Amino acid sequence: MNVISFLQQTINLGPEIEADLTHIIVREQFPKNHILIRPGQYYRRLMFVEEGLIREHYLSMAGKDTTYRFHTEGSFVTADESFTDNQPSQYTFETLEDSVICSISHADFENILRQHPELEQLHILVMHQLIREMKERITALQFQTATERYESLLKSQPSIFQRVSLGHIASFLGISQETLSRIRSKR
Amino acid sequence: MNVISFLQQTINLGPEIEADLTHIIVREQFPKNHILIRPGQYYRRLMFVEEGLIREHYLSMAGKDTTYRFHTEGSFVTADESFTDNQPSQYTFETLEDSVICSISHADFENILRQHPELEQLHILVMHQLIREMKERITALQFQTATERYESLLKSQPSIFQRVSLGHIASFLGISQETLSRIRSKR
DNA sequence: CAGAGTCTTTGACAAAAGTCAAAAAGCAAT
DNA sequence: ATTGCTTTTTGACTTTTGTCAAAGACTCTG
Repeated sequence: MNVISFLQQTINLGPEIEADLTHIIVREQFPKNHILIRPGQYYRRLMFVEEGLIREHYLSMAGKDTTYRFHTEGSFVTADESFTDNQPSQYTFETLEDSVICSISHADFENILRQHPELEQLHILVMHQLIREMKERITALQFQTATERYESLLKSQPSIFQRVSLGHIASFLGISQETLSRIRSKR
Repeated sequence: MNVISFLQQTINLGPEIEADLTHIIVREQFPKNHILIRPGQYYRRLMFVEEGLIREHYLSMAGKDTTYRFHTEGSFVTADESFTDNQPSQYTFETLEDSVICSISHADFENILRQHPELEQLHILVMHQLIREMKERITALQFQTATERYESLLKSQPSIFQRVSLGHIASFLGISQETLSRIRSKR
């Protein structure tokens, strides 16, 4: 699924917008296990995962690697600190599979929104979607047990378990790898 | 701090915007422990806490009451499901202190954004701020211990402890009241 | 200020999750 | 198939957190 058809699903882009977008979008291939963005790096591009899977993770001072989240095909991805605040990214972004990523620069993003204000709707829609997901995630982490969170994930994104190692999934769920392994063995 | 001066801090509202806003803003007083929004209710207004404190919380199926978050003076607040998706709210909003709340309807909000597109900037800024906070919160819940989360809160919002009961703070931190009490006694 | 009600702390115990270390399983490349 | 590497599981033990119950402290009201 490419970005433009993805956007078409939501609002009908006129042919000029489509042409303008095609102009500024850069499409790149990356191999599995490629680091896209490292902590400390400035990366002011809005990405869209056309194929593959990105893991966004965080290194604690103790050196522990914690998955903040996975981004699969059809997701928009930014290094928020960089893209919105022009600060260095705190997180690492790496591909876990061969991936195709489309992206546009922050400047082009601002320009196209200025030229086609209808797109603002879409922008806001994406942010609302994000906020909704984050809110669910917060409440899950706040008052569900590890087992409940595991089962939610199994229901909402079963394919993740075929695609990602359990260590990464465990840290995403906020538990240790061993605990996840034990939860899984009990069924 | 009233809404308009609050907004002035960020961008310079022209006098017409200011007049238009003044027109549509409703200012209300609520006593302590007043329920503003109950689960199941449709509430399509954007609120701004001018004075006081709102607690947003969730009732699990087990009947457990978990604080999703606190909204203090100078915060924008909505029942997201209602305001953005026109669905019934899942959360309860209640004042924990006598509060003054300004609000505008969803329709007025849309209209004023259409009439004064400069405001869109501000709208987006508020969402970015929110997303940043939520991301921090998620990582904290994912890989910090209860004690670390307690200490962050103590650092970032020390006044909360003077204003809110420990039971509510405990559920906000994702721990039981007793655990919070024990963390506190060890220092 | 007495008494009801709420909030907070404490104790004893149970359950959940983390840690460390080692074994087992899986995978890829020779 | 064998070797080396990574991932996953298992076991033994520790730490953290939760639960239940009761006691103490605090607050508000009549």
